[in-house]
Amino acid sequence: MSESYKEEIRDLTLFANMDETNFRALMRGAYVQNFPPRIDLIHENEPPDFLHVVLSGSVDLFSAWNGRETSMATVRPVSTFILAASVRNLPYLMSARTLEKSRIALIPSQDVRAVFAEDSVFAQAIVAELAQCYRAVVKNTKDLKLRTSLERLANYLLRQQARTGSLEFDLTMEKRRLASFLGMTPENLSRAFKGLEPYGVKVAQNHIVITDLEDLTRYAKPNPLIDDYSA
Amino acid sequence: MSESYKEEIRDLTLFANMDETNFRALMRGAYVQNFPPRIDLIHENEPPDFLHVVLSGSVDLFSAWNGRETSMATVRPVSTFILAASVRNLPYLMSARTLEKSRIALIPSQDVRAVFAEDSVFAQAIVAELAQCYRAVVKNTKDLKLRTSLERLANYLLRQQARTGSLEFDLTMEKRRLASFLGMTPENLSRAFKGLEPYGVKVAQNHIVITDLEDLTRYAKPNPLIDDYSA
DNA sequence: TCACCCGCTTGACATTTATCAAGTGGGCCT
DNA sequence: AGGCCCACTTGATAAATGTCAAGCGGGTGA
Repeated sequence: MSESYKEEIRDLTLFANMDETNFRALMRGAYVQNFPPRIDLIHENEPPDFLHVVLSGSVDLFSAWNGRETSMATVRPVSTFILAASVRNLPYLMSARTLEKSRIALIPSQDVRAVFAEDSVFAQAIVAELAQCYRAVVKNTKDLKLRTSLERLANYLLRQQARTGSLEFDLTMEKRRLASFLGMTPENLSRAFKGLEPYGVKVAQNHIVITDLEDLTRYAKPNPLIDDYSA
Repeated sequence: MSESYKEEIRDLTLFANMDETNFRALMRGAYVQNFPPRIDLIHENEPPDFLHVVLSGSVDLFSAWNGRETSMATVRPVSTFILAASVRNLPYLMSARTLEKSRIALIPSQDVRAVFAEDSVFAQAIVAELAQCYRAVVKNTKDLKLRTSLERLANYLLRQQARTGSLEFDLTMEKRRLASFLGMTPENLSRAFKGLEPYGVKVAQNHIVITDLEDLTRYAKPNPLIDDYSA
């Protein structure tokens, strides 16, 4: 693996403070691969052979049951996914596919577990990461159970607004996948966008303009215990 | 704290293998308290002062937003809750209240974080526990997004069937809270029970009898990646 | 024993969400 | 330029779920 990739990975909080020898041990068995769009990386129920790190592009985590499918999360650079399955050595609960052309680092799970048992700094970083992931999923569950689809969309738009720091932005994913992520059908998402017009949301293709942030906020009632993904 | 409580706590996988000195350090600041039913233990958004251990009774984890409330999970002896908030020192995402008369051990979060930084065996146990919690919430999200309320109830009953190992059992919580846990209204739960009659489910008060396990299973299509809470 | 409380059930109805089918329109290839 | 593909939109309709109000019935306490 090239040194520049190693540095990118090393900069992740998960790996930033661990012992250099151990980090090298992790990198020894790791390799980087380029994938075209819409390629399946892993499938739920498979054993967790590798911890994945998205270096560029983006990856959709999704899950299926009884012919239905739902998008669970999107992973963007630079971050890891399926850490929980890797450290517990339990089958993946979600499948993953590239959304666009993506560069992914693959670190053998066995090495992760071995180093994790040795390096207490790494173990602490894993604790921090897992706790973060856990809290993110809890927030997502609250979003799903406590809000209607219109409210979920409104708060999603407010989060994008906060993330970009701008009242205008482009959606970062296809609308059909946004619909799935928000737990609704594409048809419903279309209508939901219409339903937010009275609150100052203008939609043209993938471009969103929030013309009345106060009004939208009053409707959406965002709450850090649901919408602040950083805490 | 009495030695018998300490032993109960020590037997939890989270504490079972850690260094005895460190365990004693954790127990030094800890204390046990008895609570009557329906008492609020913690409230979401508060700082995580204590890691809680349910020694007897049961505790409901729930969350509220905009006047609505939903039950997120039930904690039964002997297990801990709000570990993620404790180790990250971030505000609780959920509130907790006793369901019945309960005995709870309270371990200062500060001590948990201090010992966790010292004791790598403890850190590893925390990783295992957090990964487990994370996977449980992911499964719950899949249940919510991929299934109808009738399917969720059917699979819930099958899980209870598997847990008790019997075709007859009593519901372990009030129906209204079961409804909230499953993401529906109490009225809807009533109708859902009726809706499962054709598949061999008989309900009298809190007592459930499954008269046709095959038929119910065929309808529910249980899946270990959603319904097996142990993996 | 009786009356009350409270959780549950039931029915009627409203709302939300999904489904199906038919457009619309932008992007892209030839 | 023409035509096709595909995501998205729109409308009509159905299904799922929630709301409101009334009634039932077991348990509790006077």
